[in-house]
Amino acid sequence: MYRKEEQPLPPPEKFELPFEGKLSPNNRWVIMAELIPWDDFEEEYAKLFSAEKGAPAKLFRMALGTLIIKEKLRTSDRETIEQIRENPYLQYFIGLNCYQQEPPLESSMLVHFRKRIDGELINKINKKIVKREIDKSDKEVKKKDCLQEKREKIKNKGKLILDATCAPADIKYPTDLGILNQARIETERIIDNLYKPLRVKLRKKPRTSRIIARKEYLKVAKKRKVSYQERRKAIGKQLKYLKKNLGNIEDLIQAGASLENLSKRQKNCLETIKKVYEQQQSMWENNTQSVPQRIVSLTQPHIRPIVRGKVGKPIEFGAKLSVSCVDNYVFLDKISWENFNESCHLKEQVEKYKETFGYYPESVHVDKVYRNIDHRLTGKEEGLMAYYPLNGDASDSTSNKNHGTIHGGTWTQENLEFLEPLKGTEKPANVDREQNPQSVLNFDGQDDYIEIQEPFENNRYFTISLWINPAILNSNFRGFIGKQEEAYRQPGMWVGPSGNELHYDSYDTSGQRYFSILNNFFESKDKWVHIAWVKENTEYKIYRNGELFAMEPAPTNFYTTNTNYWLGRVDNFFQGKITEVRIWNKARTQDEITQDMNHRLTGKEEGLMAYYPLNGDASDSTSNNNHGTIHGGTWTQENLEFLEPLKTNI
DNA sequence: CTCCTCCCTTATCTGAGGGC
DNA sequence: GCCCTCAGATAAGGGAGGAG
Repeated sequence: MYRKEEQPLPPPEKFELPFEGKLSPNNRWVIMAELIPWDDFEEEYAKLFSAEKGAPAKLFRMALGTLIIKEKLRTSDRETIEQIRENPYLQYFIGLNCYQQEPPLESSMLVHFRKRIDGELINKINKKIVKREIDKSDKEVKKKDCLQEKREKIKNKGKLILDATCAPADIKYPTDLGILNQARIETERIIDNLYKPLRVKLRKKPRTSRIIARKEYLKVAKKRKVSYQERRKAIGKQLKYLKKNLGNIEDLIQAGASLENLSKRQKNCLETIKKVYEQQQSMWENNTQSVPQRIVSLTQPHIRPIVRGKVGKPIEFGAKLSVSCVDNYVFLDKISWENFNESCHLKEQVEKYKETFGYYPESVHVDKVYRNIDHRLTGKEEGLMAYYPLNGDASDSTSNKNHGTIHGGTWTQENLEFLEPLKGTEKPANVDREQNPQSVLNFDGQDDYIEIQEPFENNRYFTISLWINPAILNSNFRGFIGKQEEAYRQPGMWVGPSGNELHYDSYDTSGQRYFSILNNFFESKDKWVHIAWVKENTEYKIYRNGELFAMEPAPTNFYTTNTNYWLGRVDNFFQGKITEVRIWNKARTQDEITQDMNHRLTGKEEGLMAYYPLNGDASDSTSNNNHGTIHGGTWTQENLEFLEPLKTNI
């Protein structure tokens, strides 16, 4: 139950103190209490509680106030309560109307407050506070001169600073070997617990070899310098013990052991350990260092390694957050345990700025990463990276001078439309996409296709990527790349017959089939989507618009012939548009894919075996000259928003 | 039946001690 | 001098049970 205070809170001067005296209205807590819109969010908070039953909940002002005090004083939960007990100003801040000796709440309540008042609500409150202050200052301006008139003139105002950082979690630096060892120890404890009630029935306890396993772990963990092979061997051994233990746990459950004998923590831990085993096993088998959603802490499995370009500390563990700063007000835009790509948020943040303030910022200040395509190619500048005057007037050099002197670094001026394809420090070629449509080939779904020579260089690795725009979904399988004529299919992809699916298929050299149907891959018909299919050892990765969509098992060697290969057709025909078909002889990383998906290539990139821009013809732009033969199909002129035209000066 | 308080458990860090 | 283990300290979370 949530019971609202009947009486409105008296002003600070009326706060009852044990001795003579008043609270000062100039005290920082009194001032801060005035800034916070307590009442505006009380209703939202009250909704969390049942209407009638139960003891009345602590008031919203007390909950939020206590959390603010804790963060402001940087104290522990318990110390915060002590502080509140001793300080009448703090008691006023959390909404009491007279001083009391007893603590008004118990420290473990902060645990509940944190759950009730989440980041989203804090963000809302923050925005409200800023809006209030801005409205206040706007009113003052209005008194001086007519604001209405001024507002209309203002198109760009203020400075928007965007950056991302990491809030490190309190965990010890994780190593693969350490995690596996910890997981092994935990499984041993679980086995002990599960075995206990079955002692009479089973007689024999499953063997865990824990002493030997520990010795083997210590042998490597204690060493100062460990060679790659040694570590790999040690990890392999721990994996074996862990596998055995997990098997034993399954057997115990089969024999009648109940998971009820485990604590909630242990149950969760067991699930985590199973995942850890899978991840580590696949990394060990494939000799790779990375795996999606990699677990680095058994007790806090949501923590991910956050890779940041910091010297000396390239990887941090904790939540990643992106922050924007406007006129000294700071907003938390996104916080996530997963490693997101902040560069995607630039345009979004600029639009949000306009929503909040009614105009675009005069300047946007961001890191190098936000220029998500070409920073690798130039990368000469240090410090501040980009300047976008968003009024479309790129030739205005006065503001350039102003800001340039303040911040140093190199300023470039860009049009908002070119946020993505920004080119180093040089001015972007003045290309207006509206006026420069590009040719795109349309396939009719009946008999149109392109034939090329089989493009794979080896039968172990590939990256196939292309942009497609299906004209029809959920009717039949419609293959758009691949080949089916010999004994088995060569690697191929289809639009599926239902559920907006993407279907891929491949075989290994002995005829074992490796395929999958990925549901809800396509958002809708007539919409461009970028697909990248990567084969890395025994793993397929499918990326949609640069984001990892699925990981599936792949054959060691895939079946391919030395004959030919098709675009727009497999065993049936594709209806829609295709452009930018690329086939590489290696497994490209996600970074490489996202960096190159939005612009044309030169054809000289390393590992590029065949490249069909399909911009007017089916020629192969690589030196392999594997030119395609077009069977049917019509060319249309399109404004491809996702694809920056090739610039001749590169 | 719900919410709070009290007490306990769990997770992590720190520094002493000691082996290599 | 490095890096382990161990014990102790600190902090937050969990859960039983009582109050409303």
